[in-house]
Amino acid sequence: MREMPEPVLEAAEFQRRLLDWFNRHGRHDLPWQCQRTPYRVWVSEIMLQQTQVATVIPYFERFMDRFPTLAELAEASQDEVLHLWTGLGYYARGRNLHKAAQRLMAEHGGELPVASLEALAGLPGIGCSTAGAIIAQSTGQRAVILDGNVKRSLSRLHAVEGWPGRPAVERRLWALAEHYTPEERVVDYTQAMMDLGATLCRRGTPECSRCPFVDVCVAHARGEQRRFPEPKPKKALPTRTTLMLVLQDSGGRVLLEQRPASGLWGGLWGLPQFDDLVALRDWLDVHAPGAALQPNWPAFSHTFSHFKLEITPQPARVVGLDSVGEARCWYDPGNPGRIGLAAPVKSLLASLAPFALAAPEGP
DNA sequence: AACTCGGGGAC
DNA sequence: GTCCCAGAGTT
Repeated sequence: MREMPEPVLEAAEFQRRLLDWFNRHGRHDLPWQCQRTPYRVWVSEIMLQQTQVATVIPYFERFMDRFPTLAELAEASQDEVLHLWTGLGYYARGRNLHKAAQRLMAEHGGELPVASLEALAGLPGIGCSTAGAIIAQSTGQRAVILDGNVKRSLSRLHAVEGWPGRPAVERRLWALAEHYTPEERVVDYTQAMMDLGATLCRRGTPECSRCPFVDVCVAHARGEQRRFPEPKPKKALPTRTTLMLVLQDSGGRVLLEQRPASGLWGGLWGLPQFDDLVALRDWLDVHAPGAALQPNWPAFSHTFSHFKLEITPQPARVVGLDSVGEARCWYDPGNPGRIGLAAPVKSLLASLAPFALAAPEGP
């Protein structure tokens, strides 16, 4: 407990101020705040990992429309789950959600174990903070959360030095979060902490004048709100290059391959990728003999958090190739199927959909 | 403790 | 262009 910075307020006073602010200025009409079942809260919390609310909302609506219950999610194919995840990123979340749903049906009677933090956090895709959020939001039982919003607010309030990704810093923030979390009104308290960080104590331009803690905030007193939390130490992004084969048959359909189950774009469908033209030609010799290469299209780049990928689309034509082998399919860009696609692939296919027989300008 | 895993919003 | 977001899993 000596790890905990000095609290700026007693817990009861902190809660009173926060909840009073939340009553007047909090968000009360997010899609997962109605019919607050453990299942809906769970799905929302998974989608909201490292993803902003405005981005999540349409995905959440489509997901709930297609999978209204845990049982229906468990019975679906992974392809269909990933299809609804296309564009949301971090696809392991979708795979883990699906896997957890099947495990819950088989081993937990089709219910989330919301009475146990440990049982919840033992499910794939659910860590400490998400487990706490699910319990707090769906049962009202006391549970502590520490997401990006809470980290930002608490690190400013107490001027906690160091990048929150460092375990030592994260431990101090957990201790503070633990200290302030109440026994009562946990649903509102939890939502209020996230709303405070998302709407007031924002990363770029915090609105300190409207903050219920402006008078006790250490960072504000020093005029250093912007310095907290400390940014992640950065390093140069490596650049990788790849060729993406856009092999079309006489009907304009495009050959897709399903990617390995784990790793980048795991389980999604994509274009065959190659390091260089030699490897691409070798592959064509084996899998699509007689295919005719066309001039490549302009390269474009796609930036990930840890590297930049420069993609050169390499179009080719083939006729009379019906059997394409395991984990491959012919995809009609004008009539998309319900499968998961990597974002740049989806963009590339969309750009050629209306002009299946013409070379597009690029995505 | 460091690395992997996405896409988009905000600036 | 940069930064980072309702983090978790793997090494």
